[in-house]
Amino acid sequence: MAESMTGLKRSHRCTELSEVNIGQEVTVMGWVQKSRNKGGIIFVDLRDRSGILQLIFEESDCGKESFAKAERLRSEFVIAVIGQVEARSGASNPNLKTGSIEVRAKGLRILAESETPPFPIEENSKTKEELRLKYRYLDLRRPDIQRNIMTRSQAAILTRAFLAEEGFLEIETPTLIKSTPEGARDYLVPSRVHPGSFYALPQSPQLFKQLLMCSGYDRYFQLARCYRDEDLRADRQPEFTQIDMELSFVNEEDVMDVNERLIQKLFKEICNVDVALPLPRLTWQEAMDRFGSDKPDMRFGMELRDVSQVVKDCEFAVFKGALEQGGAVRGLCVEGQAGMPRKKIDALVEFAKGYGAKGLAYLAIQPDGAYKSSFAKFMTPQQLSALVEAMGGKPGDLLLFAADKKDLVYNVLGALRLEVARQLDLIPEDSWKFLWVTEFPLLEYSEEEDRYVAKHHPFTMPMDEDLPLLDTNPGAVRAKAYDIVLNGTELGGGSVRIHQADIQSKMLEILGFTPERANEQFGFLLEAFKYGVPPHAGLAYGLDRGGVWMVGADSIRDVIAFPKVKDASCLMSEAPAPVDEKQLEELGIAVAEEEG
RNA sequence: GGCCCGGUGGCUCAGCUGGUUAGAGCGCCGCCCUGUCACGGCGGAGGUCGACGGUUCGAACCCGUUCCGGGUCGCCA
Repeated sequence: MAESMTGLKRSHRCTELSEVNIGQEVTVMGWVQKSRNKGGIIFVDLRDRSGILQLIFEESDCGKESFAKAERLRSEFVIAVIGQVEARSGASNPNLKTGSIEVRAKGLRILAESETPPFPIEENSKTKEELRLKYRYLDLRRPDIQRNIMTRSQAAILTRAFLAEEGFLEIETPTLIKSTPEGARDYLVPSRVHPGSFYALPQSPQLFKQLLMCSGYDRYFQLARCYRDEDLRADRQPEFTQIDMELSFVNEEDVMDVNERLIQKLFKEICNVDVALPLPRLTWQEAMDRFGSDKPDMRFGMELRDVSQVVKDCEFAVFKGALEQGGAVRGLCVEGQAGMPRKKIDALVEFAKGYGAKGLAYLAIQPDGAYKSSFAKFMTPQQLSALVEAMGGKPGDLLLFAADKKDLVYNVLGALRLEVARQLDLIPEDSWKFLWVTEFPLLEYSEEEDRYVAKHHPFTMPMDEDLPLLDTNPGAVRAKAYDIVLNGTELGGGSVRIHQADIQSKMLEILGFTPERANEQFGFLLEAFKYGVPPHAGLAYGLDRGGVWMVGADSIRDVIAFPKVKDASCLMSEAPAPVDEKQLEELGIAVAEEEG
């Protein structure tokens, strides 16, 4: 039978008590982690979000009634105890923060009973994700998840304090907005008042924050929930939180400056990691050339080398063919792995194929200097040694090569570099390699749509020196865009925005917008820009992704209180779910019969 | 949409090449125990092996389909 807490007031959380409090009468409340009944004496581990406190029940202290109640306590019962803090007369427990004290109960109330939970509420759960998510409210009681959620809260609070100090205003933007077909799929929300019309949930507050700049709120930020209807990953949820900001009268240097100081503060205060400023920078081109990735993991070396020039005259059809079609040949030098078994190499080839490679060429430099290679017979000894030299290969090393279209080669070797490093355990655990990647391409050619699409978004400013190329070679134009990267994860990204009407029109034209369509989709923004738009720039972080690094989690689900599973459903609430006919009718929506 | 991994008492797992009645640890229930903290002792309950179909004298195990979860490619301006 549940009792009320009338007349009781919690005086401390469990681990707020220490030897300082010995002798005091306190009132503690929480969940029963564990009860150890020794017969005439009962020990109870009481848990709350702060940790564990041992309670001790003896009939001579707490009376017959409370002792009888204490005998009934089971895991996850919610109790309130009035008692006295005392030093332990038995052995202390060094594993507990409160291990040298205990509370001798004078009175006990059972505030709520509990069924036996479906899985143990304990740290380092081995329970299947599926079950944890179905009972997420229980999973959230586990100490490690509670720490994650509390750390995330700390990050949010610190961010607000820092940005407020820097003169930013926190302003909310709508989450029922107009759909824009560019970019990720939108989640749509039907309008009852306008049958056949839909709102979209924002993929980001992009247009609204730019309008706030037009309106003169020269530094804005928001912890903004964003929505993308795309397939999930270990680091991707359909709804996620951005630390979103925009600044007026600034250039990219200003944005990077305030943000690297924010990063420095967060990682110092939360993880006690010292981030040296300024953060290193790589241009996008250099990042791709050296690491095959626009979010390079710089905790280890094994950089890519371009050997296109070295092999251009060889007779190896794979290399030759790739180069003749304007592609590239690049390689990785895996130190000390010349003896890698054929089976393992084959597995790497399969891995590369997963990224679209047709294969991998390899060359092992035996300890005696001899070559063992899949393609040696197509090359002269001079060509081979030139290749080995270009790769920086030493006896004992394994060289891996990909030859294909340039983008594909980057992609394959970028992924392969990470995979090999993981397999060989080359990635140091306690390393924090932040960097900015700058000078992204403005545009990207979409084969599927047969046109240029914006790599960042259509409002990104081209680099000044590349402006003339907009007419002649749009694909070569670089943008005033920057991403912030940590250990191979894109934490955030942003850009200087276009605030000149002529450049914006040109951009929209290149992206294939007719003036009518541009007007239909972003008319309000273009219109606003006619009335005095300040130069502005911004950036947005994935708070969830940053949180993963701060708490050392494996998955983004471990830093989100109520995450969704791979098919974007919620195992606990069972969203999404069908709705009744009446709701559909009101919205003017007919649902197609399922096929089959 | 493709590929890979997994699903066996409440939890975590074992279960060989298909062969009697499917096991273990933890948890749970009962009794005992006044210094435990991975408490201990004694006793006990609990499983349509994700589902459906097939092969077989015989299926947790083999085959097919399907459901659920995870990872990943595509996708994510």
